[in-house]
Amino acid sequence: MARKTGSHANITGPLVRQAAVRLFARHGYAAVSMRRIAAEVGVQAGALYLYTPDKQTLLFDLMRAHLEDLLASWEAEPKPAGAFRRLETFCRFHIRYHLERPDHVFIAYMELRNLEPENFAAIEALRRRYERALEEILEEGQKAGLFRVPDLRLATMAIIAMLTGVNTWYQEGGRLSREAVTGIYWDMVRRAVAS
Amino acid sequence: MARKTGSHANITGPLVRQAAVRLFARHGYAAVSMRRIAAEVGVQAGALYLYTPDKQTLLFDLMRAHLEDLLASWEAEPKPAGAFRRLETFCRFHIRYHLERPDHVFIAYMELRNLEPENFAAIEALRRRYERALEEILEEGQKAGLFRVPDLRLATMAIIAMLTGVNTWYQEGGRLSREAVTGIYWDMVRRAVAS
DNA sequence: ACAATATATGAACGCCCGTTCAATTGGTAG
DNA sequence: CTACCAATTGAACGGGCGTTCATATATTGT
Repeated sequence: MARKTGSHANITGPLVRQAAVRLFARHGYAAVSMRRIAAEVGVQAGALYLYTPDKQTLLFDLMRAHLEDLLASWEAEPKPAGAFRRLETFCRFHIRYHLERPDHVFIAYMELRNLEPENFAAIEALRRRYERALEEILEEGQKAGLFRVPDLRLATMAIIAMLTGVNTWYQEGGRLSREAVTGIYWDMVRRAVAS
Repeated sequence: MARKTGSHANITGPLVRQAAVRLFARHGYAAVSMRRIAAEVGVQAGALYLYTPDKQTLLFDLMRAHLEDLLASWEAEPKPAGAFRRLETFCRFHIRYHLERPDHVFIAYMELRNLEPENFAAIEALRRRYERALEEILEEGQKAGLFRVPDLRLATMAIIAMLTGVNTWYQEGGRLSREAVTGIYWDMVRRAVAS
């Protein structure tokens, strides 16, 4: 059969991306075959090439879409005045956004080494833009005398690593709610940078 | 030829592990073939099976050896009195130890999903023992009234994620020396937990 | 010198890989 | 009703995979 539904819109493309995200996150890019992605979607392997030119581009497009969505979501976030409130907004946004997309986050961090050089460079550029957003908040707080940060770049990397780390252990229905975890992490970040 | 040197000791085993560590870290377990490891060592693929029963066990043994060495090294570290000095010792040890073995660290974090369930459980148990070492320091400082940590487990995970994060960006000969980086990170950790 | 043993080869096994493409299917437009 | 076109199949391509094993060679112990 050429179509799975009688409806007008073809939905195979999105299904392919969904399946690829789930499988890449679970087993790794190199360990997942095009045939397995196709099986998950319910088509033959050849059909995937209607939606991506090759496997590498499929991975790259997933990572780029994730990071572009991350940047757009951050830019859409309301920005309160004052470095403390801005930093709090960033911390809460970062944890919330990342906990909502654990598979995408996992791929974006783990599959960098499977990107061809030019794709890698493009992804790294997007990541740097996001890091820069945090760095600017720290810089603002530093200049206002609210923060005492010995090195802007290091503090940026330290905070992002700490916040992203939640993804490695957080489990839905665990001891603490997302809200509780977020509050505790924000408290640690605040004390680490406050002057 | 059956041996590469006329010497008494056979060194192929260690060479296999070295090559596997480098290649697994660079390209990922699933993307590296036994033939490629063998080529790196300078033998045929079949010879690898004199040193490991299979590829999965090779990965597991590398990860277990890394974590056992990490634990042994930490236990061998001199332990000063007082929670602050102990925490400082841990932070400095962690960054130093991890920066010295970037490939092993990378594998131990990235290849967990390629372990069979029982191997995964064994590695996780070792990692928990290491995390527990930090947690005990935080608990001691908490009880002594030196630290104010809202949640011991979260603070443990946050600090380890932050410290390990150095491995993702640190480059030898970069803007800051290891010593400078370590000092700055210790300062952030200290302020995050001090009461 | 010789047997025993450790080390390594190289071919072979069955299997899965990413990708291509002629042929087919089924919905849509005129 | 028919012509068209997007979507999909299924087979095929060359190649690499992990692992095994009979065979060969180099070193060791006597």
